[in-house]
Amino acid sequence: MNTPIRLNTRDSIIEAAFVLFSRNPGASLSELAERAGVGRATLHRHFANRDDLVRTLALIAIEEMDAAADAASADAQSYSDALRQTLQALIPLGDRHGFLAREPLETDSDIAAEFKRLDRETNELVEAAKQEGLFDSGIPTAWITQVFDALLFAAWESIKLGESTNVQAVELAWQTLTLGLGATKK
Amino acid sequence: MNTPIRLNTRDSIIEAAFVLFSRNPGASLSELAERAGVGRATLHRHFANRDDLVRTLALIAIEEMDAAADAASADAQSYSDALRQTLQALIPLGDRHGFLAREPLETDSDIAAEFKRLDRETNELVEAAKQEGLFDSGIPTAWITQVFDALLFAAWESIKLGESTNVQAVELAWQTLTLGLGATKK
DNA sequence: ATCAAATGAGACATTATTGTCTCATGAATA
DNA sequence: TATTCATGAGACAATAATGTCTCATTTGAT
Repeated sequence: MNTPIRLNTRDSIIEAAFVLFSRNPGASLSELAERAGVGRATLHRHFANRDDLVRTLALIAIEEMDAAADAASADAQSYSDALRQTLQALIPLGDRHGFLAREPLETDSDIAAEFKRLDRETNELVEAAKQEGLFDSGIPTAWITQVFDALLFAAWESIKLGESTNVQAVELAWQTLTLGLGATKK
Repeated sequence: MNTPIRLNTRDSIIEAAFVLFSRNPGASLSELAERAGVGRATLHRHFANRDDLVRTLALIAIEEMDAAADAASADAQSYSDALRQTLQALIPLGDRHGFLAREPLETDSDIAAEFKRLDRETNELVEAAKQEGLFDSGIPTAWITQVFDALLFAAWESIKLGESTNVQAVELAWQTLTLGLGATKK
């Protein structure tokens, strides 16, 4: 096999890390190991440094969000529909989103580039949806994208707090987005 | 005088701390001292612990946001107007908002209580504006409040990135909020 | 059942950060 | 001018987190 080390352990660490670090980026590796149900030594066998870990997590998070967005867009009828499917697909990845938002990653140019690419993709999708008439053409695309991101986060929070179900959160976020920035102003 | 220590130094530290910690909650005190243009020893003269500092900052942030919201609401014509004035008043306090959002403060019950109080005030204002017909009565108040917060953050980011002026950001956020959650659906 | 590989526990050294202290300097005040 | 007080610089100890290592145990595959 390519990686001789058991995948389950690695995945447990990664999953626990997203949960923990998305709430507290400064949490210690001991705490992470504990939450992952893994020894601290094992953690270091999989990730040499804290830097290595954080960097890996960032790339995974970006990759997963990217993949989820692509998959969601694949069978969409329009750019507007693709955007909605993307929203729906990204909300469950709130951990990843939160991790990327909270962890200070500016120093890392590789990651910054990947991050920028992901942002650009969202921007392009938003732009395309805008051209379809989903959004008011007078509203800056950058603002729409920011709101998209902000609503993504709000929806995830809402679900986490038990205020709404996944389906409800998607619906609320979508309504807020499209009515708030929609072409048909009252 | 009450505090024999010069206020300028203390304020420099606090201001630098909001800027720094709102971006990176894990930044070292050395870095903070440097940014504040102050010796590390001086920093410890004003704030015994890191905990003391963070706790103080949190209380200041909450107090300032509270005061700004109250002042903004004071001469408003309606609850809806008060909400808009509040939005406008809170955006410049994005540092404080970001600090409170990023710094892990759950452990501190005092601060958690104050934080909750601030949140409840916003909730009440939103609820009142909802009753005035500003928002669709079918949308949960909790969601509206979350969106309000999210847009506050987005507006601050937008200004920070130089994408829009203060006035433009307020306008965009307000439009997004009221049209997105407004009573008159298309 | 055997063997190789991964793991957990824990000791250990290293490092970064924190917090304390002293002393000399500069600024405000009387 | 003399005095008081805040400050900066830096030495220092204490602490917390990190990273490395060893060894016994467990797990999975053959």
